[in-house]
Parts: sequence; C-alpha cells; structure tokens
Amino acid sequence: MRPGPRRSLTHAEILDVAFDLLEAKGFAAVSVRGVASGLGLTPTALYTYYPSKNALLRGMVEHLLARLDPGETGATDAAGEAGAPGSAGVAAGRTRLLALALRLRELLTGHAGALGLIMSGPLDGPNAMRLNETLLESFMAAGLELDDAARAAYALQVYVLGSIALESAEADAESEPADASDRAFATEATGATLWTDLATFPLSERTEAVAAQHNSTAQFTWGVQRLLDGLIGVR
Amino acid sequence: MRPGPRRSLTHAEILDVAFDLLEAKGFAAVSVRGVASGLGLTPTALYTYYPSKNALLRGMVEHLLARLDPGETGATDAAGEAGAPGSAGVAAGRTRLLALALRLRELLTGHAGALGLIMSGPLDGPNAMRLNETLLESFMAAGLELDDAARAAYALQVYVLGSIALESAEADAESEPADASDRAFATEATGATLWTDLATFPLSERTEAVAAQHNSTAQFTWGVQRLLDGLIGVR
DNA sequence: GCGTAACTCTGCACACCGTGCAGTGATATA
DNA sequence: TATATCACTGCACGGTGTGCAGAGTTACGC
Repeated sequence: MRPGPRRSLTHAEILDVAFDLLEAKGFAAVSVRGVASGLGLTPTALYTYYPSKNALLRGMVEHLLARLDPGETGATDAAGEAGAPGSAGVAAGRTRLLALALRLRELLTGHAGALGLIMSGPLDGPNAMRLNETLLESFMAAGLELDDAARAAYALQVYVLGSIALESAEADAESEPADASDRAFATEATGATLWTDLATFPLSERTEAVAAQHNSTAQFTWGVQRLLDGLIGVR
Repeated sequence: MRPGPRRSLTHAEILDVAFDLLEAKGFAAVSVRGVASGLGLTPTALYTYYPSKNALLRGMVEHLLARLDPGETGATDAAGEAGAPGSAGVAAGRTRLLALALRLRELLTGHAGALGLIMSGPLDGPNAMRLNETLLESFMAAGLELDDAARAAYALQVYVLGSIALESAEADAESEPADASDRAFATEATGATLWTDLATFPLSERTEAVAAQHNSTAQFTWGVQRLLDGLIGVR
C-alpha cells in the first residue's frame, strides 16, 4: 500500500458532481473550480484525481458510456458462424444497431452540451471500445464482412455525433435572446451578401415545416434507417 | 450618412485575422483579445463590430461557407421539371452531392477546430441557406420528393459535421503527449473496469488497420456514398 | 520505534478570458 | 456653430486552468 493519507473522494463521486453541474448549468459551468467547490475542496486538489480538466471530461465520457449497456453480445449468430447469415440475423442485427443509436443519442442529449465532452478527446476508453465491439458484432450479424463492418461502425458513430452537434448548436441559440442583431452582424461580416429573406430560397421555404422537426427523435430515426439502408444494403 | 468617425476596419479584415489565428494556434487562440491585438486595437473596440464573441464566430462560419461555391444551380433538371427524373439526372445530382460533401469537409478540416465555430450557433446565415438550397435541389434532381429531400439534406450535413467532430477530437489528442497517464486516470474514474487491453475486444483488434484510416478522405467518401445509397436508393 | 519517503490537500499566484462602463475625440447633420 | 452620434480607449470585475511551495498524514525499511 502506498504511503500518504487516504483519498477522501472516489472518482465516481467527482463525476457525479460534474454531471450535476452539467445538467443544472450547462457545459460552461463544468469548471475545475465549480466541481471542486461542489465537492468541498480546493480546485488544485482535483488535480490529484485528474491531471487536467481534459482528463476530467474524458472521465465523464467514459462514465456516460458505461451506462450504454449494449445488451447481450451477438450470441444469436454465434451458432451460424461463417455460414451465410440468415435474414433473421440481419433483422436482429439491424434492430440492435438502431436501438444502440437511439440509446446513444438519448444519453448524449440527456445532458446539455455533452458534445463538448466528446470533443475533449478520441473515443478510446474501455466503454467506448465496448461500444465499438458491439457495433462490429451487430454489423457482422447483419451480413457485413469485417472491414466493411469497421467502416460502418464508424459511420454510425459519425452520424449520431453529428446529430448531437447540430442539435446542441441550435439549442444554444434558443437560450440567447439576441437573435436578430447577432445575425445581422454576422451576415454583414461576409461583405457581399446582405441578410437575405427566406423567400430567396424557395425550396428551403417550402420545407420549413420539415426543417423545424429536424431534431426530433422521429427524424433522427429516419436518418439512421437511411444510413443503415446504405450500410447493410444489397450493394 | 451617420455622424461619428469612420470605421478603421472592415469585417473582412477582422475575419481574416481571426482565421489566421485559428490556423496558427487553434480554436482556443481565437479570443477577443487575440483578434483585437492582431488588428492593433483594444478588445472592447471589437464590440463595435460584433456584439459578442459568439457573433464573431458566427461571422467566421459564414465567411467559410461563402467559399463553398455550390456550382451551377440544378439547371439540368429544370428542363424536365415535374417529369420523372432520368437516370442521368439522378447521377448528376448524386455527383454534385458528393462533391459538395467533400468540399464542405475540405473547408472545415482546413482550419483546425472549425467545429467549435459551428457549435457557436445554428447554421442559419445566408451562405448556410444557400448550401441548404443547393442540397435540396440536388436531392430533388436525384429523384427525391420535397420532404424527403429536406430530411436528406439535413442527414448529409449531420454526417459531414459528425465526421469533422470525430476527426478534430482525435487531432486534439495527438497534440497532447500525455496519453497514457490521462487515459489511466479517465478509465480508473469509471470505477469497475480497469484499463482493458485491446485483445479483450477481438473484432476491434482485427479492424485496427481499418480504424487507423477512419479519418482519411477515402473512408469519408465511402461513408458518404453509403449514406447516399440509403438516401436516394430504391426504397 | 523512528526516520523517511510518498501522498493528499491548501494557499497563493499567474496569465488569460469575455465584457460592462465611463470617458474622449472625431464627425455629419440641424 | 451647436449637438447628437459614433469609434475607440482605459479601467475594472469576476471568471478560467493550472503551476508551485508548503503543511499534514500515512505506510514502509531500518
């Protein structure tokens, strides 16, 4: 056993406080000082547990992914091994993939600004690897060969994270009341084009109703389904 | 004409300095103070041009998107209008979509940490709208009906941005030399699982070579192609 | 049993951040 | 020419991540 006094906190306690802060006050409120004071100790004491704020954020990502629970591993196709995957295996794999995508989105949108966490580093923790492994299994159960499964697994993660990115970008803007003036400044900045009316873009105007629903679960599901169509489709 | 002294700077000059900073020192270096000093004036003077740092960032997004140049509008299918789109129109639409996706990615990856820009607010500037309109046109040229085109356009943007997100997350980590210790802390944080060897995930291990190429243009193109398969496919 | 090394945690400090506010000087209009 | 309006400066405030020195606690080798 190592010398020195015992630690007064567990990493789990720290992460819980961090997530409380994230949910209550948003991503910007997750500061070293904020978390530390929430735990009743000095900011620098936190550096005993995590070598940097970034490491803290990465720990949060893992903590989140630990709650993913990818379900049973692809035992269904373990029987059929190298044989041609039956259509039942394909359907099961696809169902599991959609469920994973939805669950992942749910986890990430549940905490405002979770995207900032993911951008704190690559997804290479054990739980992230577990997710990747499950995705690979599912895609192979759906009939893909190994290398394509790897690409497909990455593509699916890309889609989910991109979805979160655009969603949170829009969510941020809603909290800001100064829409018009901000936009005016921003567009004036480009020089040439003044602020253009929506009517200038006829197609965009006619799809306004659809665009308003872009962040809904239904349209997220639609997008994932189309992506899966392309990924595990005939070609 | 309004009273008061003339402005000494144009918005374009400000944005140029901001982009220089972005490319040279990364997203974190794009600070109000940094940009201001690069222009030879006081931080608060910048607030004459932009009401907030966020407005500056949004201006940068528009500046970037202005260089997108979506090419000629879908004049090819304007002739055939409501008639069934010929397979030539489909191919042309698809080609244009892929080109747009690649160009967008190129623009965003060209500047390190451009994702932070996009997350500064929704993509609702005139140039973003122009992009959206072009995407809608192309998807309709490829045979989609209006509402599906809207969903597809959003899905494609989601994919491109997600791709950038994961890419920049990995790029950030490469600049950090303290890999092992950071990771150790992060994974210890989850409590249960210690740092697990790659061998624990057999499929991930076998796809390591493929995963190493995830951020390449080739695999980005592969993903977009699969997405387009699903979006404009037979179903 | 005791020194010693290792460890946690505090206090202070630094450089930086976004931005509000008051003041100064230039400028076009009445 | 007086005045309102603008660009811009200087100062200040409260916040950020984190490096460094020291104080106190603990387990191990002698």
